[in-house]
Amino acid sequence: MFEQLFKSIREKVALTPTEMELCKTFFIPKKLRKKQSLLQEGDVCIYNAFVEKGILRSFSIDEKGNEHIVQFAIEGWWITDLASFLTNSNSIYTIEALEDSELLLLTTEAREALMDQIPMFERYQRLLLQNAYIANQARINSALTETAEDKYLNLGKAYPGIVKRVPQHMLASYLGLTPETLSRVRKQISKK
Amino acid sequence: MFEQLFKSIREKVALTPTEMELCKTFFIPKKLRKKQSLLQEGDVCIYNAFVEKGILRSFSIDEKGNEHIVQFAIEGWWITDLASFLTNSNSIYTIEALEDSELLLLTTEAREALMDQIPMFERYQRLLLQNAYIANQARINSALTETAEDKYLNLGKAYPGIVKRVPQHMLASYLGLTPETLSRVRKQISKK
DNA sequence: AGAATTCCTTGATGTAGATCAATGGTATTT
DNA sequence: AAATACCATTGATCTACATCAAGGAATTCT
Repeated sequence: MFEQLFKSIREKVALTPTEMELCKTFFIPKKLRKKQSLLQEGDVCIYNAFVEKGILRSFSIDEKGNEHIVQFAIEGWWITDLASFLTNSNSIYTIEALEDSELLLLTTEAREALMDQIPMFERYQRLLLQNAYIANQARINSALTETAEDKYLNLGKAYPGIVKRVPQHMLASYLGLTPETLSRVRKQISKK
Repeated sequence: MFEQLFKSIREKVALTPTEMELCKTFFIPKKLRKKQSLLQEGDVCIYNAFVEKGILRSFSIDEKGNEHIVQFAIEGWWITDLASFLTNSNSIYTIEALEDSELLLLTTEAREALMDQIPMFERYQRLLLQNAYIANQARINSALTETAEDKYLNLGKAYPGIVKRVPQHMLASYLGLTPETLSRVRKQISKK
């Protein structure tokens, strides 16, 4: 149940066995079937979710009803709407399982308590945020500078695990393209 | 010299007077004239910079020679290329002053030492990263969902201080638009 | 196994925003 | 105060990608 989580923590910081046991008590295990959601647009996001197994996406919906994927999360990743989670504001995102998934959930209070009681957990969270910040920065630069083809190719290089597991039209949505455009882009690439 | 920095810290965490004195010793003050740069594309970003006074931008340059602004930073903000700073890799960004500016610089070592010696400084850094993460997430969603007009209007709402101080073609660059398009967008808006 | 979704592809056409080019204005520099 | 960058605007044209529409394959449901 906690394999992926402790693997993730161990990669960044060292916890004592006692701390690890304490840590466990703060998480709420939760299973989600495919297409079930952890957060509905309009609700407050009360959980920070760690993915033990499966894959999730968060997305917003524009006026025309089109979905725009803001994030994917596979095993070993965290997902939440941080803005809503931290300020108790209503979220504009929906978070949904793309496969049957197993999560470990942290409420705001549990997260704060964990960081107060285990300083190394706060460091772990900071290191996660640093990585997320870098990834988002790269994505912004990609959106500003790259063509559709480059975006797709670079996505494959950066996240092959996601490209393999997710339907193509969702990759298109993540990249800010229509499914038709991505289909044509792939055709172009295969010609080379 | 440290007014803005301690204001920023005080907004997030409480430091003792001793800690504040200790803190000061880790920073390197640096003045930059307009158009001077803190980081050149291709170099390693060895500083995390806090802006006491002035305004900076970080940008990348594409194959066609066009600049794409990834971040602005005014008084009270931090700026660096975190990926390069943390991994000592060569940066693809340039960081440059848009006005005469006064900075407080932290090397990687100084930053780590500060976080080790003052746990509340690590918390401060985490809280900064949380805010930056939320801001980047919002920007990604904006790039995926909004029209040119909405992007400009929302930029004005979110960062009026920046819109007032920065030449229009740089706002266009930040939004992923050409200067011509932004000019036309503004004309459209003014008609209403 | 058949029905119903879901997904990908291809073609025809439309459009938001880019590109190219020229002009006048406003700071900065000397 | 002239010279020189820098900057915003406008017009004409172009293009990458979107939209609309339809068909076929694959997956999931009953």
